[in-house]
Amino acid sequence: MKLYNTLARKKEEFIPANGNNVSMYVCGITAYDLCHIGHARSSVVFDVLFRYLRFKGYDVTFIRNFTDIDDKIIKRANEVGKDTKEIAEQFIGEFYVDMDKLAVLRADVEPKCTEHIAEMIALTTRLIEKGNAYSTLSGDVYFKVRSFEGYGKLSGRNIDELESGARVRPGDEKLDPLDFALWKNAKPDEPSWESPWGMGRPGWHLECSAMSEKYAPLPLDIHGGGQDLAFPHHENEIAQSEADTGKPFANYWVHNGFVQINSEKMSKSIGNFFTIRDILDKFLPETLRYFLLTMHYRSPLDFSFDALEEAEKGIKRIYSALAQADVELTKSKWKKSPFPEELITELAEIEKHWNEAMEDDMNTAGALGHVFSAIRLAGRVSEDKNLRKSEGGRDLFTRIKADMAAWGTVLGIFECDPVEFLTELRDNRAARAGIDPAKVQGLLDARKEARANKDFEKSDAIRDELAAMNVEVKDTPTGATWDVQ
RNA sequence: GGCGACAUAGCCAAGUGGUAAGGCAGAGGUCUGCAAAACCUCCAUUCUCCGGUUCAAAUCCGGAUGUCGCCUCCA
Repeated sequence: MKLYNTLARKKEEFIPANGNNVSMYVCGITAYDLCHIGHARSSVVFDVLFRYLRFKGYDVTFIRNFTDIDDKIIKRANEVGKDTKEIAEQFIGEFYVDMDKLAVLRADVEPKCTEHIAEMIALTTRLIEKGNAYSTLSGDVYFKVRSFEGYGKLSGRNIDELESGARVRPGDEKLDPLDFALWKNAKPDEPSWESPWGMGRPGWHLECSAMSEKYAPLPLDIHGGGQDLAFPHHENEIAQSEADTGKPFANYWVHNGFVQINSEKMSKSIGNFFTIRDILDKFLPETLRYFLLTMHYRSPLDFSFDALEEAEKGIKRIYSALAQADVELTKSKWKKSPFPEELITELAEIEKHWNEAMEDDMNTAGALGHVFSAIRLAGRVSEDKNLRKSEGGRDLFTRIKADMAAWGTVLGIFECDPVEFLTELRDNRAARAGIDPAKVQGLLDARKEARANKDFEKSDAIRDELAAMNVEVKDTPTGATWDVQ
């Protein structure tokens, strides 16, 4: 497949360094608060990449870390009077609650920063020995940015330009304003660990280098994260790891685009952010996941509840088609009537296009477009009285269902029973619209009786009453069903 | 100020050299007691604008305009 490599600034053919084995490291969350939609996007994007690589037959080692010690966690812990470990554990738990709902798979290795202090100290020691880092009198250790030749290659930054913009804080003991902390000496009331430089704690960038080296042979095949991590976080990781090992750190750098609100970056400092919980109070998790996949992973994605409702219509239509295919397939007798070859060809084309879209830098938006082509094809066959009863029709429905199952496994959607999903979706929408399902059912029963008596005037009056409640009635051969308008 | 991304129909959105996927909304039709769903048909001679390269450009190059991001914690 092709992947856009931030390092090369273009799409490149993805070739793993070790044959069938693929290593993938993605920067996970800092556990100090509930996850927002941006976390959802990043998690879902790399989950699909993980799933797709496995689908293609690679033996993937997926590493996603948790940052469980950091300024923000300390701040939060102080605010609520807990220790940092409690805070981190609490929000790692909340992360799993959200991610399980969104069908984000667990990574193979989910290392925590505080469980790798020894590795980080060892790495820092090596960097000092190699002349890439230095300790200060107060017990900080800094990475000497100018000692690493490739600094800036990932984010396209020039070291001298960075220098001119770098801020110098009072009291800094850095030899150069660009230098960044590997180890911070302990301040009072902060968690700290023993080190050759005294009590202290690791700098943020260090954990990813130390844990990557521990859990995968370098170079990593894929290193991912949100776009904003490219600089300085990933740039610093490269400096640390490459200075240490002399090997390239990662071959393919994959960065997902941001979630925006009204075309503006969603961020805590602006205050325009939604947590995953905010969304799941109103919408099904699969609606959110589907929505996130309707845009290419590198594009900015503008979030709104209106856009989510539109996505909901899309996923509803797909599940409706799956339900219809199930209905068709309940038949026990199939006719040996002729079946047009071009419909088979059309499905084969759709399968090919789906594949091409995913191969081309994981284009889930394009792939979903082809999903609709497949369900429209199924719809056309089920509409034709002869075709839907033929063995050819049966085979086509069966094949489309198999395709949808395979695609669904990769995308992490369409995996529910269609009828159950549609019922769940309807109840979800009803709850959002403030509709009482019991009341609807009562009116539906009354309408059924009126219809049995051929009292269509009353029947239609009830339909109007339901319509006024934003409920639409559908008459089917097996009775009336309802949905939210 | 430095670096970078993006600009496609009413809206959302694929598409990196070969003549504009898909979804939503809208119009007409089939079906239906009436509806709904589903299906069929229609809905961008054109991709922000101006130049250039090419037999051929939404796609490549230059410029303009606009929007956004990174350069500080951030997915």
